[in-house]
Amino acid sequence: MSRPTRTDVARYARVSEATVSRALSGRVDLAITKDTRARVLAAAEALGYRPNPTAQALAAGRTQIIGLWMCLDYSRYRAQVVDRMQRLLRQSDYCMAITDIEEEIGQHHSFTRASRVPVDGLIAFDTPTAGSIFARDSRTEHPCFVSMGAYWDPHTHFVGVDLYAGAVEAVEHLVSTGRKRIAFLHLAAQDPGSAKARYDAYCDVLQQAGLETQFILAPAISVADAHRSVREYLQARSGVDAIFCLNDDLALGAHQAITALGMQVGGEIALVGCDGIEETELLPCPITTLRQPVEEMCRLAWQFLQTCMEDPSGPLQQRILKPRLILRASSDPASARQKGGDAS
Amino acid sequence: MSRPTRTDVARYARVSEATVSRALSGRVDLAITKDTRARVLAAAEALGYRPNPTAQALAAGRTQIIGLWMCLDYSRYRAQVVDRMQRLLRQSDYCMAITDIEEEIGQHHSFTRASRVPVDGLIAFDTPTAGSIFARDSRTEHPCFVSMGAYWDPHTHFVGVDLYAGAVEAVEHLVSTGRKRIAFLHLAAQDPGSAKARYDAYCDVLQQAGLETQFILAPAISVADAHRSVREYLQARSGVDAIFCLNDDLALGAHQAITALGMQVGGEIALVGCDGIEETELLPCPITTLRQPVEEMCRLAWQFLQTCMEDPSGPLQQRILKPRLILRASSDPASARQKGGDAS
DNA sequence: GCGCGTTCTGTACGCGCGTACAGAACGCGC
DNA sequence: GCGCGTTCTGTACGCGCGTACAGAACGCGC
Repeated sequence: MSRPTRTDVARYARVSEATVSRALSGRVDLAITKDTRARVLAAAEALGYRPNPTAQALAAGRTQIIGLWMCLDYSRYRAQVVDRMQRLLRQSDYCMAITDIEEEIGQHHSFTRASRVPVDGLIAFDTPTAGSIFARDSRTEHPCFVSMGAYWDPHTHFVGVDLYAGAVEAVEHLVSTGRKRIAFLHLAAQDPGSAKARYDAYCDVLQQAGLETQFILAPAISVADAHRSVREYLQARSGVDAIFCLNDDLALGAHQAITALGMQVGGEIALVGCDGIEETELLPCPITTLRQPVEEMCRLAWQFLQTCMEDPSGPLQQRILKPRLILRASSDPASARQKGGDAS
Repeated sequence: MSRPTRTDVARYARVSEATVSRALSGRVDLAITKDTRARVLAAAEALGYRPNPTAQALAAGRTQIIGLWMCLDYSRYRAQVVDRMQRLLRQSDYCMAITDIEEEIGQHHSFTRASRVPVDGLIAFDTPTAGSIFARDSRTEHPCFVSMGAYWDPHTHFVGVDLYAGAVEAVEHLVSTGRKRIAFLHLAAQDPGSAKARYDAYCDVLQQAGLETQFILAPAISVADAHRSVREYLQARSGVDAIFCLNDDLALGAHQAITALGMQVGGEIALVGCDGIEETELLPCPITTLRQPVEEMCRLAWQFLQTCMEDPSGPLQQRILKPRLILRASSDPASARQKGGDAS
């Protein structure tokens, strides 16, 4: 009454178990007569047989599963990465298992204990602690590991984005268009890792330009939180003529707040976001943003991981990509003059 | 140079392999002297040994992994479910592997082929096709399966939400507060499954009340899309005094559009969303919404799955929960009179 | 010291597969 | 019909673990 195994199929088809494996392997280089193969396939079909992936993995020494470790939260940017990564892996006949990992690592204080899913390799995306914990545990942790996104670690394979350079370009753009009182909209708590580079860039550029810094703090990453924080800030003091936002979700909230206060985005107040999610383009006044190189980041991470799986003792692979500043009407006078201007 | 196995630990600690397994099992009911256990633990530590989860799974006949199949998209509601489910599973010493599944099923036309991750059980959340495909393949598919969310199938264990009843209550609320020209904001394409119940409820209640239906179509689920669609719709025609939204993301966009047009949410135009995401509460004018019973849905789904794993031939378990209408200032005069009124 | 129950440890096997290797079957030319 | 190369199939084992069962070691009372 239990699930049929190779033994059952072999008996039913009157062949050996090895022949069953050969017939079902899908490999064309294995010699097998048409008739035998057909008999095995018919038997498997009749019995409802499916190979046991666990046994296959143990025998073959690999699972064809790649783990994707990330935080699953409310962000279109992350959804883009999941989708892109999944397509890449499928093309190579791998399957992807996502684990919402940060809290797990915190609970278990160890890398592989955080997830029992047997993987051939791991990609961690935007996880502050995974990289350093893997580096610490690497002697006893077997799977190949590539870190991707915002949190650089010197000891792991890594595909990152130069958030600092991107942010410098974005803030310099605001300065170059004549903005003098540029506020930085970021988070009251958490996420110091990815925020740090953008924070530093903001401070450095403003100091360079002889301008004063000012900060608007949102309690969490959400359109609504950003809306409220920006509205209250702008109501309390006047003179802000630009807002640089930690990410696009916050920028959307800022856009909403500015509009609600009867001001014009790109007019009284310029606005720049980060990450390049689609929504920034669809507003009546499209928002200038730093687009993340999602496509290339995923492609490189998978390439690094494949290289590592072929030769785990190979050299350290690291690559830093640059985000691309997409000028739009929310900050760029030239874009604003064109209808719905978008320089992408 | 390869990963150490139980054999290496046994040799190092000068005990048998069975003793190694016993010492590392963590089970207190197995007899083992303190000294032996300490020697094994020391050996494992020295060699950096970790049990191979694939081999453990094959020997024990279970993986302690539960698969969560869902669409990963831009929705706080889904993130809530992931988080809640993960906590529940961890409490029972299970590990969760998420697969972004819809497209996979479409590609492979079969249930287990869609994912190689060896699971003891599967929970599908808001996946239109997973349930019916599992029902079709159930003869040959072994893992226990529970479907959860919007897409009911008569043949699988299921925890659902009565979207129709909830939506009826929401629309009747609008009618009862005197709204006469109630529009339904939904999607131009896709997602007929979850939208259908709310669409039906809207039409039925309006017909019952002798009111005319009217529809605003957003191209996709996003705040920005909803903003644009609602703005254009309201600019083109006047007289709309309420909008019932397919979900809260669309409601946020509608809120934004109404405000941008200089009208007052809860005043000229009442607004009701669906799902109960946090953002709806944080706006200057909080939005009435149908809160999904996330907590109870996850708890029941896990309970059903555990029952099924204990006895796969047990009776069909199905349960329909009701969403809860949270009255707020966007539609409810009583809430509006209280400061930031929220009946939750 | 001996007997007996209890606690501990080792031997042996099974989980379901992939695959190396050996040998059987086949085809072909003479 | 025979020899030889090629194609096909079966035997046998290993992957790394959990655990049943047997037997060894131990402790205790007499």
